[in-house]
Amino acid sequence: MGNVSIKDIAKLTGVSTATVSRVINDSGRFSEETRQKVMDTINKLGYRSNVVAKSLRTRKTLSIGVIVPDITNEFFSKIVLGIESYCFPKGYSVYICNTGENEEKENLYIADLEAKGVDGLIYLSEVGGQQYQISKRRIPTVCIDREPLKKDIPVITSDNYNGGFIATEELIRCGCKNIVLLRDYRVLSTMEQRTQGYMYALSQYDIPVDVNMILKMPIDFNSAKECVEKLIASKTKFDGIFATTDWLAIGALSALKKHRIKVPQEVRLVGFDNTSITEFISPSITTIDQDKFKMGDTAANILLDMINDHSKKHENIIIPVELIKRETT
Amino acid sequence: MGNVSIKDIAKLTGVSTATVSRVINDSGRFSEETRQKVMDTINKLGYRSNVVAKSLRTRKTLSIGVIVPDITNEFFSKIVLGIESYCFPKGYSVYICNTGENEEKENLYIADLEAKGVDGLIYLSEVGGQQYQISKRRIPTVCIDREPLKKDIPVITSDNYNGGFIATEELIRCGCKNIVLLRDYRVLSTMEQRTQGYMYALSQYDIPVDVNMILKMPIDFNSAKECVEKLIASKTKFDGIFATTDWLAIGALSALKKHRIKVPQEVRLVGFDNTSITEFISPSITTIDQDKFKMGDTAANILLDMINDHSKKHENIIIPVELIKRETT
DNA sequence: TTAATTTGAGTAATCGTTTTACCATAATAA
DNA sequence: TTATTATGGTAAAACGATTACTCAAATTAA
Repeated sequence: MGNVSIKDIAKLTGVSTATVSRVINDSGRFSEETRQKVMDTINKLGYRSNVVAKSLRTRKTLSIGVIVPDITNEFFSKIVLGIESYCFPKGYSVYICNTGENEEKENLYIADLEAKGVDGLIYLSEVGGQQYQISKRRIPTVCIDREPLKKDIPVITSDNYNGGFIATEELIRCGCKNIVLLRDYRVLSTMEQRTQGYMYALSQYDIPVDVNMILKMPIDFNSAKECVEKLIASKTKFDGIFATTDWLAIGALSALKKHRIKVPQEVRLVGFDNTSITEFISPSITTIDQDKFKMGDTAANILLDMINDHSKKHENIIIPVELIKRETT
Repeated sequence: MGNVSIKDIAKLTGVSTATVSRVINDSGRFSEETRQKVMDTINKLGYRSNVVAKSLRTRKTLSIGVIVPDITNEFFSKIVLGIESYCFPKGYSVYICNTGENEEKENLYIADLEAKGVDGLIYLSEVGGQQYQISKRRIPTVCIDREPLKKDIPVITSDNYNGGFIATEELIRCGCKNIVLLRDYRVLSTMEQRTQGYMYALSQYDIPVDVNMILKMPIDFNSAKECVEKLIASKTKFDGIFATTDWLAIGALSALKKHRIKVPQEVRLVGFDNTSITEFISPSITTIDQDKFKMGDTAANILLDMINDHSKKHENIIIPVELIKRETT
């Protein structure tokens, strides 16, 4: 039976519930003597605080919600692990919500989490609904990796700009002169920044930017493969590929292999994310590592700060990236 | 302001809170007329039920906890996705807890979840602590993929036995006569069953079981690689490998490649799990697909059943597996 | 010694629901 | 007509904590 309440403790100890509560929370005043007595009965009865009742009174649930497109995606799951690892020791539990990029579902999730009284929210999704929902009740919120429309929400991102730069620079240093950029066709802040970094690197090394070398596509294996095959078929000259996502890189690699183009001898390749598969595929792929765990960890850190001090203003944070050199360069 | 309560609705409508509650929950008696009036004010005031208060009264939180070793592992994340997808439409939210296989941490999680009043628990972990903790308060519990000591807890597993069988059979059909088994050195029910399936297949095709062909090791890439390299060095004759885990298969493949042993011409290889990497690695790996999503989905289904009818007894469930034929056979 | 302050603890309201017990009134049955 | 039974609704007691007020006793200050 887990049904012993503060009342039972009070009665058995011979004090009021108020006193028991004070002892438990170490707030207010009580003597060391009563403290002992109360603690004794608590242990004797195996009392455990009822968090639900406490939440009702204090309006804090010690839980947060994480809105994520798909936990199955390694990038997201690592971020979630970072979040969860930070929250647990502080007593916060995390609800996981997979939206599948579905805006309607996302709104339902938000409503649900609000009703359940979460103390905070972390978004790993760009889906539009958030703006409306966020503003409804002012639950502390942090975004990861994506630009929210509401500018007063802190955002944690990787240093995508620098990532784009060092990826491109790596190719240039390996001697590449004609570098193709593979990117998402959509206008996403992360993509834009990686692209900007690419262009800046080219300019730094006096390589002219050729817009025909910037290939936009849906962000999956097959699209990348097809695009690169078309590129090969078109006889366009290129000796380097910067894929703004590892999956684009893997698709590209597949196309190159199929056409017996040697990597890295004829064409060099750099990806982005350091997805674990890039290490085991052959040839292993040079890529830009994003510190996903730290992104989650940092977001959680900031969120809990906001929860415990609503007035606090937080700035956006940019997490450094790192080049992981492997066989494709 | 999200602070409009049932009382406000009652006052404005000119009825009692009891009536409002009945209308909301569609329980007890009330006239269609009052129903309308109540609903109108609910909409007007944008009332949203306070789940915490409700939970306090009803002793149901509409949330469950999932204890998982590491959400970063694709196998687990897919199961979790299955669980979550099933729960959400039914109004249940899921807490995610990464134990990192740490028993102490696991116990802390359980205590935390109990205190927060979760209605149910799903275990994807075999760590020992669970037995003690589970028995403390009788929270409905389901295990996935692992054998709990308490026999009254329903377990969802893949058909590991059959998986081991068809994997081995595939190798035999491809002409293999000397089939190595790579497995975890620990005694885990899943491993045992896959091994049993392997042995049964051999016996069915009149191939003697050679215990020297059963290699036990820690279950990671490098261990597998080393073991297979040793095997090669020992000049042992073998023409097939059944790796009871995809990561073991990938490690084995790496060793084979290193020693320029042609796959599948000289040695054929089958893995287990259908981890996504097996599809993109070269040569792509034949493997046994476990329907992870369904495992999670099924577990959640059973758990919610148990929650809504504590008396209900549930049997263990075995999810079918499937051979995914690829380039290594 | 007396006044002021500190200390320890109790009382009771409150958080937002659900639910039980009860009470009118209206409809039906006898 | 009177007794019985539905019907629609109310009031109040939970659920298990927290906390603003009290207040007496003990301590300290004057």
